[in-house]
Amino acid sequence: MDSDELNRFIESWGSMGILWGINRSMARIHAFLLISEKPVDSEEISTSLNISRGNTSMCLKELRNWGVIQRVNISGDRRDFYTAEPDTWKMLYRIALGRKTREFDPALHALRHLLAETDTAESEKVHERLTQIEEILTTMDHFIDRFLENEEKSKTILGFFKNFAPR
Amino acid sequence: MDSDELNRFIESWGSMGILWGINRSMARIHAFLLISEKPVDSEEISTSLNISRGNTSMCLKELRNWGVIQRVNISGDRRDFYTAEPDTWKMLYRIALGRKTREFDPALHALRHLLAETDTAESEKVHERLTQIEEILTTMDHFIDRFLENEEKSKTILGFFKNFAPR
DNA sequence: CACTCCATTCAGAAACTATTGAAAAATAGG
DNA sequence: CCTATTTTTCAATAGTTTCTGAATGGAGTG
Repeated sequence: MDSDELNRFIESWGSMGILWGINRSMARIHAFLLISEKPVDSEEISTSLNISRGNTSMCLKELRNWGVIQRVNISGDRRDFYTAEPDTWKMLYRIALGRKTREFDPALHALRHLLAETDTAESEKVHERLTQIEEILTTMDHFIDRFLENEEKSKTILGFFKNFAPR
Repeated sequence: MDSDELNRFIESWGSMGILWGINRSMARIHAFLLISEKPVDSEEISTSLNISRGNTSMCLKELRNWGVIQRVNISGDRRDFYTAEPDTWKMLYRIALGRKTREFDPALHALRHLLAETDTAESEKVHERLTQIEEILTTMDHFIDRFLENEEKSKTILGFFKNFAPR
């Protein structure tokens, strides 16, 4: 494995973190764990990625909260070791669930409240526009819910997605 | 239309902006245009939302670049007026396209490079994990591409999404 | 219980992003 | 081509997030 490629992967995973709402250091650490064969300890992470011990510890804690990494014990060793969640699906829906709860849901709620209060007659155009957005967001909402329901369902959805892959 | 509800909508649309990678002011202005019956000028936006003229101007420019708002002329009036893109779908895929290009694509590229360089024998476990992620991201990539292709296709996909709505 | 080793916390520093407001540029009318 | 009005730019500032490293805590060991 070429170390340039490894670094490129770590860094671009770091940038993609924004998409999931995870900061750069967290995402880099996550990438590092993804490409580590064996569980690694915080010292190794810290020196390999040039992130201070303190920050490393905080990021690891956060990543554990997200459920995308696991802490493992190696008998005869006092240190804590970490490894990436082996179930990629589980990892992805934990990330998706977090974003949905924090950002998507409140906006959809506010939009519904607003629609409930809005008089159609008062402004036909605005009402229609908002209704359209509400419809789209609601549909996405159900879609994401299904995705999050459980592993089996998600696998179905992956198959589903695949209908759109180029023949 | 209740003004509390309007504000709640504006503010929560502002928070949801992070999801699209649009900053708070931009998203608030966008929300304001969404709920405005007639085109509004920058003065009105600025005073209604308490955003300086300068910042308002920059946000409007950005929003135009994103293609989610339009500038309109009102004859006999020197000022520029703005209105939200009336086609909600167009609006959504412009936003999605931006994020995909900026964050998703580079990460997928790096992952593929890495996989190409990785020897399966060297680390079975890592290789499998990365392959799994690559597969998922690729599928998502195609899915998003289809979504972005054109309006017709998107409408089909909306119907598709709906299969997952509760009966 | 004293020592060692590692993990965690947290206040301040650094880096980054968003916002302002004054100045400059553009536009239209006379 | 001058004036009035609106838009845009940009340097300075405010605000926010992330990161560091020293201090603190805690767990195992002799």
